[in-house]
Amino acid sequence: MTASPSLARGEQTKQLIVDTAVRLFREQGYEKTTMRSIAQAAGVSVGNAYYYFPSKDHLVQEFYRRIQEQHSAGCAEALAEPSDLDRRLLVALHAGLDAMAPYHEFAGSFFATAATPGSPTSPFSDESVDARERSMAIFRSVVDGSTSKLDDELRGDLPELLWLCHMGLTLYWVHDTSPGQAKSRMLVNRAVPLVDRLVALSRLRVLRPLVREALALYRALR
Amino acid sequence: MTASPSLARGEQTKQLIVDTAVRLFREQGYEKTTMRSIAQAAGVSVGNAYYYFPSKDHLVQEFYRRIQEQHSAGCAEALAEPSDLDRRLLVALHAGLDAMAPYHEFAGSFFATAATPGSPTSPFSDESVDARERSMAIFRSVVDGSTSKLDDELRGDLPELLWLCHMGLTLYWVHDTSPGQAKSRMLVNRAVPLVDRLVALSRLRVLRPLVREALALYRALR
DNA sequence: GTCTATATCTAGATAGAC
DNA sequence: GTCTATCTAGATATAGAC
Repeated sequence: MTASPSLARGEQTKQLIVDTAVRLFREQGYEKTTMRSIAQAAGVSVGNAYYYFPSKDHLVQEFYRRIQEQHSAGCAEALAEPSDLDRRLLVALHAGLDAMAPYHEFAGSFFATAATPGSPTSPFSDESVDARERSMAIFRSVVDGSTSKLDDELRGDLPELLWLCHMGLTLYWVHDTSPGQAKSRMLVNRAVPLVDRLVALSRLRVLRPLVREALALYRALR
Repeated sequence: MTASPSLARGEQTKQLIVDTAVRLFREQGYEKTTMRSIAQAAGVSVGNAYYYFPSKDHLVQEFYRRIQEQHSAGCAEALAEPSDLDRRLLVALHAGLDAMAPYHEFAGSFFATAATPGSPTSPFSDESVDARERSMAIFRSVVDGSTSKLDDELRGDLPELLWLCHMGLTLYWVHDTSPGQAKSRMLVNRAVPLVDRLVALSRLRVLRPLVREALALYRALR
């Protein structure tokens, strides 16, 4: 039990490998970044890289974690003060796009493995439970700090539903080839008011049973 | 220009490779079925297989095409006669699940490449334009043969929107680990009435502007 | 426990000979 | 059109140094 101020040697190496991998992913994309090149650029052996990371996929997870951190940091300030639901959602979703933007060119190849059900990089996998929790926390904050009137039944599930919207947006963004992903931005700008109005309308008598059934179904399926 | 009754020799080889590949995909899944094993089982060389199919992905596309045919055939009869929209949609979506059911075990790995934006197996790629058209035709038939009252503006886009629902269902199904994919069936059974009611309600005065804006947004984004 | 080096395997993909 | 040989890259195994 040494109270050393710096990280343990193993942890340092691990960090070095991750940093190198993330840098190369960013510079060259997923496929072009081989385990050999990561090891070489980090000045370690291939075996050592595999000693710390069971597969290339596991390195990608670290990549996601950092984007996730960017996302949280990018909207923390704007979400600190209470505001309208639509304002907050707009901020959270745009911050998400901002965090991913530098990687759009390569996002496709990352996404492929992430979308695979069994993959450790899937946002629904056990391995990504931490990243998922942190990501959902953003949308919990979106709802909790909202000054808008909300249906009590909806309120409990809303953070998770908005997180799913964020996942859906990501899915669209990955396939969005418009310059600067302008279409994704437009989707956010125009869909958020729609969601806001829908949430407001959900309290109407005609829509109430429909909303209740939809929520019940959602709970049964997740 | 020979008017030979049988296929040209090249076409025969191509068929042989496809048939073998599809059979092995079905028996062993995507990853376990290597180009080598396909070639060996078909009695040709690896190089020959690559002569006809530029990549393994292109062989997968043929696999999809056959599932798609199953889907169309599986609901053609039930859709021949006019009926209610919800009845038709239910039939079409369950037929889709039926067609995919035998492959659920392996669906994940297929799905990974299909979800990749650049991939030729993506349902949105140029290469799959044929399969996509055939698949959408099912939902066009769902709408066209419907006896339910439909908003005129919605009617034009509805087939495409329902096809997107089918894609969404597929996405859920791939990740559905419940026994016999019971949850996906439940999703269909309970979501279809919801969709039906939503379509009916879309003609209400309070919802009209919302529906119009949603449709306009959809058209701007596709 | 941390790390290297090397050899080897597997599988997608390609080149060039025939 | 077809084959064999070869390349690349992810992944594993092993043996050993510290």
